[in-house]
Amino acid sequence: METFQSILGESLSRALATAGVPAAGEVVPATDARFGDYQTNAALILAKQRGENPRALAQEIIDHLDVAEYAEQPTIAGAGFINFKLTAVAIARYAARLLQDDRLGVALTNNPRRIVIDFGSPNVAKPMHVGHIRSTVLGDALARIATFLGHEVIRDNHIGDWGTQFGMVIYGWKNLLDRDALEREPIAELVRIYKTTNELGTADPAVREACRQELVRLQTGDPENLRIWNECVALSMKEFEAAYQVLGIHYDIQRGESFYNDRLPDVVRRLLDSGLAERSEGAICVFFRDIPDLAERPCLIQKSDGGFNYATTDIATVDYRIKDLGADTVWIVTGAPQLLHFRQIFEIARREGYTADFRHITHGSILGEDRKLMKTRSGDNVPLGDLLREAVARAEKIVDEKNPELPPEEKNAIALTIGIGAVKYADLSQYRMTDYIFSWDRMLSFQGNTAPYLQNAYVRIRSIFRKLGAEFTAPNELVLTEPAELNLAKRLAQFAETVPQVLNDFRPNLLANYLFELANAFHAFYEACPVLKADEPARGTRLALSELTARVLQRGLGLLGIRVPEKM
RNA sequence: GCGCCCAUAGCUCAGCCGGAUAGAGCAACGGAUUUCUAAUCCGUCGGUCGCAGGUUCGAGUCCUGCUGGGCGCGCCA
Repeated sequence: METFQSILGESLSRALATAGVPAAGEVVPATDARFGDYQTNAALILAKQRGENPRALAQEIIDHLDVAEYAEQPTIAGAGFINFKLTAVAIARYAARLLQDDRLGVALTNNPRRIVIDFGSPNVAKPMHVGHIRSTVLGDALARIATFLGHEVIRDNHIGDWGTQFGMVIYGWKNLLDRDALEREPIAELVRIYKTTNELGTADPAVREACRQELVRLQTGDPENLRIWNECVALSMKEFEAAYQVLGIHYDIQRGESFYNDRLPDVVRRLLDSGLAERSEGAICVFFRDIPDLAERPCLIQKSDGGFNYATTDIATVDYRIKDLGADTVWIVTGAPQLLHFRQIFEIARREGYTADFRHITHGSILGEDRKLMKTRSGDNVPLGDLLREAVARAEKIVDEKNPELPPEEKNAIALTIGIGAVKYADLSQYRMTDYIFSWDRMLSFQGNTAPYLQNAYVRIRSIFRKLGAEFTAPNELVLTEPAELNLAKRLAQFAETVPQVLNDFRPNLLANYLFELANAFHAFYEACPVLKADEPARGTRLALSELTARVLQRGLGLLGIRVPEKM
């Protein structure tokens, strides 16, 4: 389905062509409802280029514009803006078509890509904590949206399952492990032995050396150390899976760092052979002498002791994703601190001749109420499991207050949907680069731009249809008269314009803001326009608008990885 | 020292390619409930868009410099 924006945009292009002026500007949603529904500044741009009077040029464009099927006669305003106001008939016709469209108007991309999305990436032998929320939730939402738009998406969990920390973990395992504790809380025990070993190593060089030896043995394939490592990985994966289960996260593949181990020597050899890498101070580095801000920031791909590091792994990961997985696009969703690293990795890929579209999608941090990185009272990272459990518990308490007569089992399910939805929405409704302050009260409020507010709009609609009793059959024709009806219908039509926009700059918050405005428009409609008590044709029209709103909310929240309850 | 990111209402935040009188929510205040979930809606109050220049018909948005905060910068990942 074409959107009003694209229809008007094409009309504008035709008008410019027939008026004999070059293409310029575009049709965008009006910045203010007072100006109508859509606007273009084409006349302003052309007038500037050609040194002409913008308002006169705008009039000339309008004389060639034919939008009567969709909009009232366009008007000129301000310095030379052309404003479009959709007709009620056109909006009603569009809404009627939306009812027949499973995609709710959202077009498939005409440039489908094969995209590897790397997100989440927790570390083995460490607990998942708040810091993992943003990457996980953001990456998942982008994956859902890209998939819906028709891209081929491969979701990859680049697990941190290799590295120097395993020297300490294995030393701790052999010398400090408490088997009972490992049974009860495996990750906590792994953290304990790691931390204790680290402390011992700080005080005692002999321990440090022993850890180094354990690491070397692991890397050279010692069976005992490999077995311990494998067990750590398995225990951690179990923990990750539990979190993903609660969060509703799915991965297509999980290629941890260790997966690339046997490819690392070739990476270094290849880069040396091609002259991209060179020896420097005992290590092997790639320099970027021709790029001013990277000139003094080489990328180390092999340490002077012969070991490889995460840059080596990430270069091997690029190879794998392009050559083995056949990706033409790679999105890596991690925090902003890794900006320099991925800039280097992408630059190396470019120098090696890769033409794929590499994007490092960064995000800010989650802060506590004190505006510092969110920590527990004792200064540790807040474990993700604890946080998710609290979200559900808080949601359950609210449901209990508002709707005590629901059966307990249903209450639990609703609390899960609301609690997890609130955590995800709090994150996704905000621009990804800004740090945000975590607040239970705000995210679980039913007022404002929150998941519960949106979910409640959906629930109210479901309630209408329960009361309706009979099966709803959409009318062939809608009749929009009330301002609240028109406003809601226009919002519904904008879904198709909003979803693709998210991927321009990886901003799911654009979709979240849209859904908030839709829910707002619905609630206003709900107050102003009785549905079931109305006479035909208003009743059928209002049922249809309600149905569409429910579908857009469900679909839109679904694209953010958030579910909707039937009751709450 | 160099680089990246951020700075918008009392608080939390929108504002993508430069567009019209900078918008929401919360808080505060005032209204609306014989009702399909008031879990909501309507209204009022609230601004030197960090500071100073520049580019132009037009700057929260682009450029330069500064201030403040966060992060990063060869053998951790």
